[in-house]
Amino acid sequence: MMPRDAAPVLLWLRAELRLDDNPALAGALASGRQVLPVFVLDDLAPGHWAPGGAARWWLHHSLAALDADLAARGAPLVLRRGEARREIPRLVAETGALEVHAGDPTEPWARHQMEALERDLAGQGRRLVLHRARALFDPDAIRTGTGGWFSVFSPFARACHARGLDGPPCPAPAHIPSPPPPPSDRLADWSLTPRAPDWASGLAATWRPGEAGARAALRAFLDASLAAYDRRRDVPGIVATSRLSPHLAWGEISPRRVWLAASGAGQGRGLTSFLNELLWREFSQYLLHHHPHLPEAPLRAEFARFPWREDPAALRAWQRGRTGIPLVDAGMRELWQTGWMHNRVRMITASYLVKHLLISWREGAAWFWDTLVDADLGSNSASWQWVAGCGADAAPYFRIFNPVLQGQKFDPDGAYVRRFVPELAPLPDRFLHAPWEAPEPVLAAARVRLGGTYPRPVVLPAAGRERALAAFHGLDGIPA
DNA sequence: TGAAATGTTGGGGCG
DNA sequence: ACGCCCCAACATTTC
Repeated sequence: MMPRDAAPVLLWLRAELRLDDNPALAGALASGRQVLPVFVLDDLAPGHWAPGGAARWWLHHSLAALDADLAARGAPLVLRRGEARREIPRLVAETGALEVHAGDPTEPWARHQMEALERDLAGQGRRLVLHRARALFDPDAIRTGTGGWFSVFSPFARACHARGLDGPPCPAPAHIPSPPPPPSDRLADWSLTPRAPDWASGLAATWRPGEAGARAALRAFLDASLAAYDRRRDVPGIVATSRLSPHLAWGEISPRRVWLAASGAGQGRGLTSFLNELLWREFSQYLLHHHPHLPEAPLRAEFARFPWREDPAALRAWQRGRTGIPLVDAGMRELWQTGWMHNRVRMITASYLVKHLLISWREGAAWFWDTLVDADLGSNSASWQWVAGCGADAAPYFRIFNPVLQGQKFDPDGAYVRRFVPELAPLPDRFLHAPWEAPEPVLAAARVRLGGTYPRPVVLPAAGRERALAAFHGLDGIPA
């Protein structure tokens, strides 16, 4: 064991894979000791939400980028795999570290893990120091006038604006003094990227994981899209959203940095609208913080007895983009191919699963969890509950998206559907979003055979709407 | 961050 | 010239 005055501190990086504006890193450096950055892949124990397939692909590349960024500042990145509650104390013992600095956990399972670890470390005379690194605001500090928790977005957002950001960002250090590292796993041995089959080529063509990629995405968004964000963000066929969600989910960029950069670059409706989206992300984290069962149980208790349908064939058709509804299929295929889906289309595909197919939002959440590169437990859970109508500030049961009308409204030239459902591309705009309404000669001219080259609708929009209204009727407003 | 049904109004075709 | 009807356009209500 090394002498106490030379002992280092651990920087335990979890979902804040960045050096810029990282309060955990700043806290570790402020100790005045050498800093050893570590990452623990804790995906072996059952019982928590381990990263899904797409997220693991992202994690691999983000860790590779982080390793290079740390090396440029003279620091290693130590990789370990196993239960964090065992691996962190083990690393503490190996290095003689006095303190462990980490970002504060938002997931309920991670909070329990942290509390146990804090006790364990305290038993060894070591300190666990948590820093808020993922949220803009302390969730315990945003309260209603009567001291309660917000359950409606608008007043929550007002309270956030009123509070304001707390302090300037902390820039990345030029140098990170670090001790000789203990043994590390090799990233390649974790097999986070797919081999056979390699389904990740579409992801690699779409994304640049890592802190530099996050900064580039932010810059590109501010330059090209912020000014007209409020008008263009709902059009899935163009690149008009920030596409920062996976970078934010892994903490490759801090929400504070995004907030400040946008505020400095924009104004008016475009800016207001974008900051609101950041606050929706904040609201989701806030809800998860105050409602730990959000991923499993409906916030509105009466929904616990809703008779969701079991329909494996329909679920699979939805997952694979074979529902026969062009806009729904385009969205689900974008997700499958790129690990991401445009936000408006997320609402439409989710609404189709929950309302038209009457399949539980938890099935949808599980699929998104496995296929999204930006999978985040708070956002995923809160958003699915919102669509299903059982969440906070939720869409009422009778608010049912018509995927044909949504297509005509937000994808009028069919650019989005044609990109992801190419077998329908030759159809004229008029029938692109509802091919079952096209006359036979029009289908023939476009070489579309319904039930052949493209499926007939699993459930037609009008019929699904009627069925959903009947199913949800009486549940609304009636306490369990 | 909805859609559909229903109600209202006003212009224009037409007997 | 007038009343009637149709219907588009918009507003309101309902689910």
